Amino acid sequence: MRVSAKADYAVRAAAELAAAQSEEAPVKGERLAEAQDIPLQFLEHILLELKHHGIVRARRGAKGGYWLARPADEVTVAEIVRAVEGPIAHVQSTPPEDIEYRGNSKHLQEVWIAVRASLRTVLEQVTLADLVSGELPSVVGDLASSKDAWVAR
Amino acid sequence: MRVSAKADYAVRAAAELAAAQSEEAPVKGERLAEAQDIPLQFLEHILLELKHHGIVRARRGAKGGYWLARPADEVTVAEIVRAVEGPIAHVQSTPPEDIEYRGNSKHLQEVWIAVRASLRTVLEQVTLADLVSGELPSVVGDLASSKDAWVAR
DNA sequence: GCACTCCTGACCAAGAAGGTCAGGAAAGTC
DNA sequence: GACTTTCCTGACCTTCTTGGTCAGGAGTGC
Repeated sequence: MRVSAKADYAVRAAAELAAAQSEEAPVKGERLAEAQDIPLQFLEHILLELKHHGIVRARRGAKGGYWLARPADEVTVAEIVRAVEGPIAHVQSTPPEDIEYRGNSKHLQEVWIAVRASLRTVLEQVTLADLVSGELPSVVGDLASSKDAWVAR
Repeated sequence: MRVSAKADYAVRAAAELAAAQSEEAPVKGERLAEAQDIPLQFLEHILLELKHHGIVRARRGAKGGYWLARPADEVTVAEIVRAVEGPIAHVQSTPPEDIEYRGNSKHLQEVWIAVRASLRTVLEQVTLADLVSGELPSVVGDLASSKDAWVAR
């Protein structure tokens, strides 16, 4: 139940790309790496994965760089996380709807399904445009603005 | 963002203990392992961790076994997951409230906080008693009963 | 032709995941 | 007191993941 460095890096780099979208020119990997303090070579691998998933595009050579394949308000955080981490909320590497529980844990499946659903309501709501502007969807903003949400447990 | 075998096993074993709570006698590890089809020796390690976290108790020898340290309706799934997996929704192994984001990813922190909060609303609501009876709290039941929640993505 | 930048695969160290094995230490029974 | 039962503990093991680095190849623009 943790978020990997890779996913964190990927979203941060994508946020930079979203903010640069108005510039109408590709952004170099190096600039992304510096802006977000991410190891360059590792970041390039991540950007490649995002490219393979059709989230970013790239051009090589002088004046080359990366840019978002779609407008920033059409790319969700969920997409990016899935691109680099794979499916969200799998249990023992299999999707919760495929697991068969027996005996007294029969209803555990519904719990894991609910877990996945709740993750989706957050991750699929927030777009890169929301992230950059800071105007998060109300569902997400409400969750994050509760005092209780900020305390460790 | 996945659930480990260990966490899944731990909750399932705890559910069996919850169901056996009325019996007023300890349950052998072997019986738990068989009921939920979990490798016995691995399960014993897990039960030991649960014991160290004060969730179960145990007695050795003939007539020995495991039982819940508290009533089943006072033990949440969140507690069990934390006992075996550690803190929920950490990013790069640090709690989201401690991370400093810069540039265009400044608001990513709120997103991860919201992710954690949404996980908590599910995992901290469901008790072992709910799990065994199948009567999940309405918030959780609603999430799990949506058709959409059951499709892969 | 040359500089620039992405693209790709190989590699690597450390740690986690998912177990197994062997023995020790209580608790109950005869 | 011996014996069985069951938990307790640490050591070990294999495979995969995480979080990178390195070296070179391949487009692109001037």
